Amino acid sequence: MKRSLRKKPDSYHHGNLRAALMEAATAVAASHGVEAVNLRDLTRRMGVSSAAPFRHFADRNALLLAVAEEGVAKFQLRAGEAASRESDPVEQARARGIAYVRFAVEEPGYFRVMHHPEIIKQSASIVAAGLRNRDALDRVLGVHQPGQASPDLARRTAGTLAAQALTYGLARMLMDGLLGDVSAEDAARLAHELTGVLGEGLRGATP
Amino acid sequence: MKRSLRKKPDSYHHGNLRAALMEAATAVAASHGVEAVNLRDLTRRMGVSSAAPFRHFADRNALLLAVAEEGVAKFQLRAGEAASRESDPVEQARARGIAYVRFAVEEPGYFRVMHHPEIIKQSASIVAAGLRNRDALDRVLGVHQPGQASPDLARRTAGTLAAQALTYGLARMLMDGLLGDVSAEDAARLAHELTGVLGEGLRGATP
DNA sequence: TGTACATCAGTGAACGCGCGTTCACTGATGTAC
DNA sequence: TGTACATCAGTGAACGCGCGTTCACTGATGTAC
Repeated sequence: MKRSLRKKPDSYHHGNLRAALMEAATAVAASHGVEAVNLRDLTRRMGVSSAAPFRHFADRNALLLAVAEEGVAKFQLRAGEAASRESDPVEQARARGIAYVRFAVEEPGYFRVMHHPEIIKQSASIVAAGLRNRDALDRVLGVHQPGQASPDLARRTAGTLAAQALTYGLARMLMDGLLGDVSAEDAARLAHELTGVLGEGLRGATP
Repeated sequence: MKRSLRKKPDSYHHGNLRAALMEAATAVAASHGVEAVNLRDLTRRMGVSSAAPFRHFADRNALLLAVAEEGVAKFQLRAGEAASRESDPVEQARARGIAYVRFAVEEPGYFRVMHHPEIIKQSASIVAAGLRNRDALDRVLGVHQPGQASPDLARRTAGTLAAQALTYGLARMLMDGLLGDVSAEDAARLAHELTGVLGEGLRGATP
């Protein structure tokens, strides 16, 4: 499936440099953060000259943007699949939340890049994806105010916000290692369990 | 109260450089992240030569470490005060959570620096403070396993974890601007409300 | 099937930049008498 | 109260480093005939 990132030493062309750069950038972001992604380091890893990336990306920023958009697409796919396995709308929303936590654990590189403020700022499509996700939650648990950039807090229910904060917080805690090493399966179980705790409260809190 | 960061142009000594550097570093971390804190930039802002910081800190890292430890101390103080205004242990824990969210909004610079993995790694006292906070929560809502570095997840209750994730998530969402501009008061109200949603569920979930 | 040529994806040397840090120095301040 | 001196907290010039990026180049590949 995944071929070597490093180019064959006897060949002139790498053959796969664009994808290899994105993959390596994702790996660095996963282990050392987005700021630590640097082109010279990546090219060194793959045995290619430091000018090579510029055949594929206008600059460092364009590389990160491509990673972010790929990550968003991957997540949307997985979240959609997870939701489609449920019929009850609340369970669908929950499944999306669990998929989110799972994605953070399985793909911390994508997660970090696609949540980076500087990168988000540059991509209307990423911002839009975030709003769509929020709206999906609001539609189920609270008042629906489609696609407002600066959400009117007063119009969102405590339940919606609590669900979002819980999921986001769990994802970040896992990613930042605050809970030690946790497998993707355990993370998903955890997300299921914690959203369950919330569920008890939601029944009382939602209108 | 807070005197100018910039040195008086006619004087040789700044008089307050150590504190001014820490304050400026905190401000940069708040607006552009920890990685964006750079000594030359700080010295430029305060009209001082780029070698000056080394009279007060061994290196850049030591400056950030000092900021982190000051931040932790400030937070502990505020959390303690907030808790001491409540008598019920659960409400004390809740007050600490609200203080945490409030601190993230009021002092995002401190918050960012003291949560930075590279910095935490270097300070036993920061790690210890984190464990104490976690234990304080566990003691109230779940099983108490004092001071384990890698917490045995199975021994923590879903309620404890949900509370921690919710608080952490809300703090980060506010800090990252995911909820727009929110005042410290609104943030505290929000934290109160959301932990309330959780409270309903906790009653069912705690043993 | 073989050759000519355009295009593509690399090379390697060089650039300017901003950074953290060091160094020998000097002006300002505090203390002893 | 005034002077001598140690110490403190700055200066400014310089360093090496690693980075992103550019440039003229060249080897490899694909296509037309």
